[in-house]
Amino acid sequence: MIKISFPDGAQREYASGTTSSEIAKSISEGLARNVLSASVNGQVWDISRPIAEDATIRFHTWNDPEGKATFWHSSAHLLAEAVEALFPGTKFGIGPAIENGFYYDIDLGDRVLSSDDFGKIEDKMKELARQKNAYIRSEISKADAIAYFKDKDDEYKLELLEGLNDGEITFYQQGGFTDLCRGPHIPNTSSIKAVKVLSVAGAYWRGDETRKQMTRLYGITFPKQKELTAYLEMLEEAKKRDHRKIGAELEIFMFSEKVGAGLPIWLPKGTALRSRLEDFLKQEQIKRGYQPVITPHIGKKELYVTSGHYEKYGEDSFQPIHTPREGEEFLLKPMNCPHHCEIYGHRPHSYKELPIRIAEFGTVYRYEQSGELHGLTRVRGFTQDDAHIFCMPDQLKEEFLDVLDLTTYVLKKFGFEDVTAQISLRDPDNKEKYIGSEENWNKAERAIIEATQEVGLDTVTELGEAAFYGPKLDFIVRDALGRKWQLGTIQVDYNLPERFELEYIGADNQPHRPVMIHRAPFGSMERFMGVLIEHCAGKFPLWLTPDQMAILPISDKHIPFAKSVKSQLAQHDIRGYIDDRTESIGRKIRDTELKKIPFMLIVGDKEAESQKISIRKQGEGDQGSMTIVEFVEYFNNLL
RNA sequence: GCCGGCAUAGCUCAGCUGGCCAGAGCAGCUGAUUUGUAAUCAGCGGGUCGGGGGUUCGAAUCCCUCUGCCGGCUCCA
Repeated sequence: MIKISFPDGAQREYASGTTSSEIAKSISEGLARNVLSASVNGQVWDISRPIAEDATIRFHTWNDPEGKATFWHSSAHLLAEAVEALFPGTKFGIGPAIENGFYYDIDLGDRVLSSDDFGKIEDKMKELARQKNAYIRSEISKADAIAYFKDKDDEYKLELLEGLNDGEITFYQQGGFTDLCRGPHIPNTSSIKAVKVLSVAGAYWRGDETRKQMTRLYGITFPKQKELTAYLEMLEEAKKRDHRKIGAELEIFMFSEKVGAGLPIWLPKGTALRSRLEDFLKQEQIKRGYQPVITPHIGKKELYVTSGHYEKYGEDSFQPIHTPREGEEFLLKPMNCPHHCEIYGHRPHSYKELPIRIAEFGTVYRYEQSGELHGLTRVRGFTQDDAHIFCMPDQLKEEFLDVLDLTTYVLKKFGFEDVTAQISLRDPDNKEKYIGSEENWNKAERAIIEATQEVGLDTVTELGEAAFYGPKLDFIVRDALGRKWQLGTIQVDYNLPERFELEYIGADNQPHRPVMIHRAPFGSMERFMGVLIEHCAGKFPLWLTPDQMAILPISDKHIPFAKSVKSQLAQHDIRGYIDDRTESIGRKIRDTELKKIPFMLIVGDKEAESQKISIRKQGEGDQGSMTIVEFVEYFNNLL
């Protein structure tokens, strides 16, 4: 007999060799029907795999990430089976589950797949799924595995096999398709009811741009058709909210082929939005002791040689600008920190002055590969809500905690309630990529970990994601559609102060080296605006939106009353405009609705006579009439 | 940068396999209408079919190239 422990602490005894499926069944038929995989002693297993020893067990269904991953990974195999059936001779790379669905990298030889082929592949997948083929696990010797794929002439699988040890190789087979795979898989194909091939794109074999580009097919599957429909609706909604579309419609920003790719141009409405964003943060920062500065958009090459950025990014940057006579070399400012280090270093500092917090909405320019550019979220010129805090080592934690507090405060202000953070540390196997001493790195990494634990921030840790000069904490928000976006960042840096030989005079009258914190709660104004547009679908918070209301006169003769309403509201800091076109009221309402202006104030004979205004709320319709005083109060309560 | 796709009026799009002066709706302009909660009516103007080169008797349509955009990959101080 073996002893099985459950997550709730319960224990039960089963015969040795019992499977997770049988254990689930012993608990309830319903569970047995829904379980897709199970963690056995922390490893995700097929539920048909016999358990030979005492174990802890956790069942995975569609409702948890491991269950979905198992389902989608099995779907990737189904996709591969369909592709092999339709296009014999296809070679296969890897086919993992991803956050939403799965993909499979395939090599079709000279054949080019297009979206026209998706329907055919989907039909084949559904046909194969209905056959209720079991996913059969088998352990295989390395020699046999190699022989199998040599016979198939699949160099990709052979290369994968090179990295595996004899004795740990498993195959999975369903229907006519056999794959090298660690597993686990769902019991059989029949639970895959809804299938969609989403897109096709090129992807380098093993992510290496020097290697062959394969065809990557993305797909998603669900146990129920209804869930697929809902997912596709969500994708539609995301398309509607695309900040590139809304940004153009609401005249927030534009791009110009002549100005250049990746160089956003802020239009008046967008500038109004951005200025409010900046003012909000500026005020909050002044409360917290930040000192605003302004630095130039270019700097001498030596500045970036000193900072180490030139060595690290020089080749991959916009190349230096040369002065015509003197032959000096300037770089477009790719970050603000070297300038701020110079500000710190321009005169001696006493420990009594620290921390010194230097803030700047600094516009920076970075070369991004042309294929990387994407709306406002990936650009070549952008403005960071940057600041650098210079402090003593024993002030680091307190400063870090204040920045954490500021960042979460800022994100919440914009309705991002679901905030997590990623701690990016060094790659332990590749430490030569980074500059600075082991001791300083350890200190910096520890500071981040401790501070996030202290405030109870939900974090994930990624090795190898640190900046070259220090570890990072990146904030990740989930928007209204549940999509993740990386926004603000905090970085601890012992290295730049050293490179710029920054000092302060301590209580002991000796020079000491300050620690530096880089931080940007929004990240960049461009990216933040892009994410905010998608989050709120262009319906900005009332305090932020460029026009809070539009006054719609019923006819031209009501314009004088409209003007008086406008000026009265302006006295209460309610901003907007009068739609004085000679158009029907229906037309004015429609146009205002489409511009997503929060309030429409309709004024005609009735209103002029009673000195009231009729209120219509965007997306909600007529709200009845009220006096201006009543409206101001109502409005202010919504701010 | 790489793979694949796309580029026709300010916007959304039609124009099949090369062949009558390149079209529509919306927007714009002009005029009429003075309007009560999501489009008043009529008329008019507007495109070197992304740029350049080529094939052809003839190119928006085929080929090459550049630019930009889209989906990915790689990259992201």
